[in-house]
Amino acid sequence: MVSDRGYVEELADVEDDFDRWYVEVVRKAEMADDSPVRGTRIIRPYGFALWENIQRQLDDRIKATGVENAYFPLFIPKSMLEREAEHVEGFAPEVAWVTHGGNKKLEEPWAVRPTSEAIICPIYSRWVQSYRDLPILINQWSNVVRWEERPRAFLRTVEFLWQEGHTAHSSLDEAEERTLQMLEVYRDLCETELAIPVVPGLKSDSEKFAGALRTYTIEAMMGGKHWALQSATSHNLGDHFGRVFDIEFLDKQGERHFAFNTSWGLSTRIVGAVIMVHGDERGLKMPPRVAPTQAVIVPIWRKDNERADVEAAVERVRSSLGTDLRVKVDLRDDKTPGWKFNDWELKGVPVRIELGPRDIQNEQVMVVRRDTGEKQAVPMAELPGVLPTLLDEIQANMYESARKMLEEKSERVTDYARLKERAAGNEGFSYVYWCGSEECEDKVKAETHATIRCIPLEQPGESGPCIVCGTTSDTEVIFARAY
RNA sequence: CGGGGAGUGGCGCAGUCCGGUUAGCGCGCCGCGUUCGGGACGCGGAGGUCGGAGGUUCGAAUCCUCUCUCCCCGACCA
Repeated sequence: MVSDRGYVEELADVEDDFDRWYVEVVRKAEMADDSPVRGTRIIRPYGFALWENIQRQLDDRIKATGVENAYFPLFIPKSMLEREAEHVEGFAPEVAWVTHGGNKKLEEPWAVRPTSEAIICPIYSRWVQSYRDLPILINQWSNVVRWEERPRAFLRTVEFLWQEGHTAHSSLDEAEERTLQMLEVYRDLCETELAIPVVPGLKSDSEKFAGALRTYTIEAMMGGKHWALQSATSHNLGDHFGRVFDIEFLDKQGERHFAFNTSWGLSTRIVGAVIMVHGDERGLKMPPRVAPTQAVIVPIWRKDNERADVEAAVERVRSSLGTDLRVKVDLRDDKTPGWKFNDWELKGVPVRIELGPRDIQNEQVMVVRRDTGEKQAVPMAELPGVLPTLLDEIQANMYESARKMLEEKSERVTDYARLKERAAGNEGFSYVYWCGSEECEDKVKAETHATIRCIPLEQPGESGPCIVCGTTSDTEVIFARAY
């Protein structure tokens, strides 16, 4: 029912109980549903439509850098997965195994891919003999399985969807360049399309990808508890995988070298980020550029004779908007307008267009923004011009709000007690100097549950005492709790 | 994997301690009518065997044993 607030009451309070709010909004907005299989979730059409829009934007950007799509198998023979020692060790606890085919026990078990380096690299080995065969630039859209405890829709599920790019290069410098290039692609995607500001940075050794030389990440700040979410990663694998999977080539001088690899991925987890960064007490708030529905038209009428006029006007308005915008008309006659308003707000549709008898009289529509709640009358004839601009404004405003949150909930901390206080109080990102030792990193983690999210690429260019041991360091890191 | 909580129509819950009529309630759903500018209302109706298995008993949602699942808090993670 509706309370004094004037909107859905059945949603947990976004400030008081953010985790519960998340679970509820995911379900009520029909983003995802529970599944009968432990740890997995069903992505419903509305949630999948968002993913598809993100996918399209990212796919275009990836291809624009010269990468092609391909597809490698879901299964990896045990011996292959085990070739790279650090890699296996890192993933061992979360690998699902196929031990039987039909009624027959397999001679060698197959791993269900937790990521595909171990199946892709051996193939690259076959394709590469000469420096002329490099670079190899391939991406695949796939599902992977990681046997996680504690599933949360989109954020952490046993099976999830993602893209994983895998490249091979003739030099470490070129691999590093590609690693950073893809990190930039992710940053641009998040900030431009999803209105999510991120902090690009390097992972500490303890947080990096199993088997990587270096892992870069973009970290975003979620709403509610201001925890961090690792939103995409890009790894420079050095020649570790080239060596163990024997990706060898002859250079111009006829000398033998191992190839240098990169891999980089962004998953359906990002959908969780969109939900948590932008959502509010009324529900979701979709960034216009990727919103499954950018505007919804709600007809309003009382009597049947009004209905015919209104629905005709609605159709005129809808067709005047063309096909470039994703516009939906809500013709349901078993729901009242008020019910629909709440429903579309819960689903986060950026713009609502109300059209009733009074509007027809005035040759106008009422236009309501989801981000600010602002309502204005717009002459019907002007709507096709106004709407795209309005969507751009909403996109910009949503980015700006998220940026403000990131700024306001980030603090440079020099006092260890303050760091603890901030972690305990869900106060966001703490920027601190760190000496680089794992002991100091672990101590903070053990005492505050905050981890090093990244070493931001943008450094202050000064030095200061390590937050734990006091050793002078010029490395600043972000400590925060993370999903 | 450790600690805590919970499984009862689609959803949210009551009933369980102290076994005993046809297992209730709100929302939702179906039909009809009145409604419709911020989650409308009336009347009529459908739908559960109480997570699962076993046991105790004349009788089990309720007691006992085993088991599965989900949620929250910790250890590990895109």
